[in-house]
Amino acid sequence: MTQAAFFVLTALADQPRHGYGILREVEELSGGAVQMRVGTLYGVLDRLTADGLIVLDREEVQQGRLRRYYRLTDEGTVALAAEAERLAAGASAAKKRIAEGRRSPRPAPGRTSGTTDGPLAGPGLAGGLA
Amino acid sequence: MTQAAFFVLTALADQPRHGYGILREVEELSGGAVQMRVGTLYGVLDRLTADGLIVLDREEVQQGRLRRYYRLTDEGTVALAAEAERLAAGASAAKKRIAEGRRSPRPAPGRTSGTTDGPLAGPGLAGGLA
DNA sequence: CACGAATATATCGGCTCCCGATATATTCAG
DNA sequence: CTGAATATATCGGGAGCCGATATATTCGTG
Repeated sequence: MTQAAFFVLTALADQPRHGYGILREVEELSGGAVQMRVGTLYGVLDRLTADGLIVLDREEVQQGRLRRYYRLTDEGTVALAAEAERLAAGASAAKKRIAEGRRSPRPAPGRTSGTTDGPLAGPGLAGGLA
Repeated sequence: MTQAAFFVLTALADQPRHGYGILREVEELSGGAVQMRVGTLYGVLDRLTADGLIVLDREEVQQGRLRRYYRLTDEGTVALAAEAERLAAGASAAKKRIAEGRRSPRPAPGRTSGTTDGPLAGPGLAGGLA
């Protein structure tokens, strides 16, 4: 799941939106940090549709302008939730490790020479994203 | 910041590691979910070095095998922390929206209440791996 | 009325980046 | 000796994002 796809799914999570509306919504929900381009959007839309994560909900013509609304499928909602979990877990792991690195910038002070096999990658790190 | 770069920085956040060690560490810290390939690693390493987010810490020869250790720079630590915040915020926003969409699958069109729910940086992420 | 900005769709070339395959070399287990 | 693990690195293919471009209507400004 690419970042652009994630944001499109997020923008569609609460209600169906049309392409241009997705662009504005992504910018808004990210606080202006993410500015997806039109050239990116339609590729993502096609890919997500092909993957069955979104579908064309309806087409409206408002004031002469075509609006093509997309919405999440059940599969898309599940995929978005799973991706959100992965991102949260990754972010949590990174924060935890930054804190660990600050606590001991240099592991095992005092035995820098002659050490054959330090306990690198020891226990305690496995699956620790609780 | 690409996903691969994020995981490399995360693997290096607590202590310096060499390439192959990063590969194993990324797999371990993600609970086996992320399996970065060697072909990906070295490109990321070069890019992160060029960007000043990591540096070559030292080179060791252990049992005839060269080990090239990399470590985070201060800039790299800052960038990783910032990226972790972004990911957590995005994940939080997605979860919130999924809940909203389930509560009212077709809400009233238009947001007459003024959209006071600000951008990201919502509640702290739980980061649970269900 | 003319003009630019905003709305709204879509396409294309270029560039970055990830993956699979491949290559080299040593150590250890069978 | 053979295979697996460790450890480095490169290359080609393909996926995906961005900037530019195109078309068309509405609205505000001059």
